[in-house]
Amino acid sequence: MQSIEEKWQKRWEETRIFEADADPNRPKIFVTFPYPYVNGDGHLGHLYSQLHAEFYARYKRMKGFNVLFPQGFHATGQPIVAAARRIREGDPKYIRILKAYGFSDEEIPEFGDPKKWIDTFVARWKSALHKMGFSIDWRRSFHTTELNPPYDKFVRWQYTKLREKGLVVRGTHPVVWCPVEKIPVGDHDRPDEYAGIGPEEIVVIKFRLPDGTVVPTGTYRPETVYGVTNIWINPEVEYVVAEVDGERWIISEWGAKHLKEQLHDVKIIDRIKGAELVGKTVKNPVTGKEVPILPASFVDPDVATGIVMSVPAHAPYDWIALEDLKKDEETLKKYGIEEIVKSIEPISLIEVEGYSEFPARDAVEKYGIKSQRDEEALERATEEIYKKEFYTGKLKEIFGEYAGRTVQDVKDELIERFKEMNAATTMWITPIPIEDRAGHKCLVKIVENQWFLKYSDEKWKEMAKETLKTTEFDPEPDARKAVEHTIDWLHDWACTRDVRSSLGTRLPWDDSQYVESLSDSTVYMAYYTIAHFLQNAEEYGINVDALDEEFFDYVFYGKGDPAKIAEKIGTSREIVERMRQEFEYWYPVDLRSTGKDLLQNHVTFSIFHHAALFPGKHIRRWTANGWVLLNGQKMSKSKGNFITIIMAQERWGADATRFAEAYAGNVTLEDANFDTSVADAMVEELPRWIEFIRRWYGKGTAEYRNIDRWFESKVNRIIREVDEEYEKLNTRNIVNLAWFEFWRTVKYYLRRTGDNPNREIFSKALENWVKIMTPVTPHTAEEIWHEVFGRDSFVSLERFPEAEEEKIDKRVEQLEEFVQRTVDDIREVLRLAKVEEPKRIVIILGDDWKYDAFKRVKELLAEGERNVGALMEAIPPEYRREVAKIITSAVKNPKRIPEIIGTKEDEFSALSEAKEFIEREIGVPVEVVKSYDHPKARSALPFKPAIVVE
RNA sequence: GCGGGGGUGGCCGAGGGGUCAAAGGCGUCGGACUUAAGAUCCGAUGGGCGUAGGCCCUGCGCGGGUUCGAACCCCGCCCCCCGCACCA
Repeated sequence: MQSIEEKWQKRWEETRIFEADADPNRPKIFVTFPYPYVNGDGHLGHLYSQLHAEFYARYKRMKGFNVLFPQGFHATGQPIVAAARRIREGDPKYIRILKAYGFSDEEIPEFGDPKKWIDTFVARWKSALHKMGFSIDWRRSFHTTELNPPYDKFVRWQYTKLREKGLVVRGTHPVVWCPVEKIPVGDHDRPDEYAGIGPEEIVVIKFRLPDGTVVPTGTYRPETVYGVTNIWINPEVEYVVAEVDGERWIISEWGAKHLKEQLHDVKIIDRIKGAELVGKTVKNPVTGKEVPILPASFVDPDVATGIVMSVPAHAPYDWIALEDLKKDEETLKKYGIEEIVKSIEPISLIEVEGYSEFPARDAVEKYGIKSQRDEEALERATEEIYKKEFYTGKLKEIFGEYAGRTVQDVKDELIERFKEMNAATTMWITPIPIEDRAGHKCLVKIVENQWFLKYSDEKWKEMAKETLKTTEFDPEPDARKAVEHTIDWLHDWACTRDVRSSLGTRLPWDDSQYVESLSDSTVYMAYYTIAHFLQNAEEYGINVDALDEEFFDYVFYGKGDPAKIAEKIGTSREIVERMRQEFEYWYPVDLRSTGKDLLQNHVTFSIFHHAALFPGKHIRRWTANGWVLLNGQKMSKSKGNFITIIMAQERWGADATRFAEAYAGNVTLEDANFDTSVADAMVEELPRWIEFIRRWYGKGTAEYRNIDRWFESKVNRIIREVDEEYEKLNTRNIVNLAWFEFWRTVKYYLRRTGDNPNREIFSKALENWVKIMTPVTPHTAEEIWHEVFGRDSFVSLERFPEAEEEKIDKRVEQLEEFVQRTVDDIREVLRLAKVEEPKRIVIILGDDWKYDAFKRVKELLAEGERNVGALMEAIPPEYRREVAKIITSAVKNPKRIPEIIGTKEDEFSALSEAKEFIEREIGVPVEVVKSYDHPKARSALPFKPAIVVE
């Protein structure tokens, strides 16, 4: 099979049948899949979404459309740069990854260069997709970042335009920062255990010593300032005395450094040991209450200000620290604080269902916490209390005007108010101390040369929403709801990154910043329309350096003089005009297939950017899908159940893999399931399919029978339905119909005709069968098309069959169902009748009056009649008793009566024609009669003949 | 907590008021074919009853409700997955 696949891939490539150019005389379809990030191979999950685009492209091509399906690759961002650096540093983990890909020891050092990653994995992706039989126009392929100058120019143009429209604005932004290297520290620049930890904003409450010196305490829970009984300081730590924005503060040294990086004016003037402050009193700036400073070992000088406030009623840490201290006579004596400590009473602030007035105590007991060193349990307890109190707790009277509300509700208001009172400020920290990979301690810096996409802009939001009205989503409405919600909720997005830690396109007006990776991927589908010219610039004499705003303005907006532009960039006016035509013709995208995870970011961004840059040309249809499970399990490298596209191709070949992916699910946001047993089975089934068709193509009789009409009806029905499913991209339904249902129909037809199909009808059906399977299994289809049918054309370019509506005949199908049902009934009767050796079976049709009577009953039921008496009117009086039961049950469930009541004649001829078939099936001679002298004969009904075994 | 999706038979999955003991696939069992195995074809596959094609019970996460009738509609609850951002 693999060699057959290779053969067709080569033929498609040589004949360039998937290369598409603008052709104003033909309707077009433009299909895309998000460009994948090239730091590794694609897997079954990528392939699943990608195949939606591929199936659609192939289907539409067979529907007569001029179809463009291009594919680019994404290299913007940090992971590749970070991986390259790790290879340079000899990181064994990264070397292992590359070894697992099969790269040699000699080649691995080359991966120290990010470009090597890009080149290698772009090539691997392309090869994988090629081997999967994708109908991609590879001339238009490209990768991102300034390593690809023409694309780089395109992104710069895009940002120039956005800035002109006021949609890119300057702002500040907190980042995790290495103060030694003076560089932001992203996930990829840290040891793995620190990945995913970002800056968090905390509130600093400004307690004050009698002389006004600020003793700042950091907290996530500023609302609990009402319940502070004391503040904690670490007696062993040396703090600094600093002038902060004109006030005198005592703070940990690390805290002071943070503030300095966060746009505060900080001057260190002195140092002071924590112990010196123990026993002193500070004033709560919110309540005005005086509280003592007490010693606690759990206070970490590297977190926030290095001083915390104590709310024992609601914070497990504080509760246990106070307990510890009360028992610690030595310390109490040392600082002379026995009296103070023993008099401390927790203050209850928040009422929480299921907890006492001191939830912290409850949690400490529940988790069995013995001392402030039980850190793990304390963390869990804290989290539990925090969540409960935050979402469900009610503030008590002590909160005055805020009483009765929830923390969630009032938190922001409180913070604002505390700030206005100069009782608090805010500060950014990392929740735990972080180091970069060089071992430098990181802090949070607020960077000022940061640029934002102004997604908060109301007008922009409106424009984005407006385009939704003419955008389709699959699945509807789930995907649409997700996007709508995101548009409402999205605020400004930091869209640039420091060039020292990333890869991308530089902002046209700020060389130090790259456009961030999600932000350079919003309208690039437009680039595909001209990519074959720009990516092969020499061929067209295009000088890439000269591609400027004017050029792109012409291509995308039709502004300017093509002749002048042509001269400037070194090519002909014709080429420049052709680029404009390509864009005009292809844009917008008709279908974009994506993963559900991108709905809340990439998809929404793209909608925003299209609204701003290409008004009226937004993407017409988005289709989103869930993850792909592997045999019901999440795929993961560590579990060892991870299948890349390349691995799948090697194991099953393209068509079997494509089939199993199609079978994995329909269009929904639920997870799909790739079943390896389906792929395994298809490896056997596809060659068998070829042989089956070879055996039957052109065989059969010229006779035209009722059963041939049935077959035509079924086949055309399948074609009609599969056509709809292709349009909807319900791939599982496609395969269910075009494969399983078709097989069943074909097999039954052969059995029914005693292996004597109608030649013309059957052969035509086989051709159509191959066609409707072509998008899913194109290689096998081409093979049959050429080698079995002897055609010269590509089936990939053949017209998708049109269902012949006039041949779809429900009545004919129902009569065949009648035959099947009769066979089933005979089987059942034979099983139960216990006749030793049945000699013959007599099938007796119902009396004539029953057909008319049932028809009348059916009509009345359809009109809504539910009165048994009224229905009985339709039955001749002498028979009423006989059918009373069935009428009663029909009233309860009208569908008990067959959908169509045919004529006795139809039923008679259907059974008569099927006589031989029935005999073959049950192995007993059969007689079909219109009436018979036997007690059973009376039980015959329309659609249900009486059966007598003799 | 918020937003989105979901919980159906041994497994994967359709179905979104009556034709539903629930399509289709996989698996399992029985039969045909075969020297045999495999493949293929046919049949069965919740439980019980039935010398007549049928009947009864249980059943679509849990508990209520609406309805002549609920897997499907409504209310409450439990559980699972994804996102909650500057990361691709």
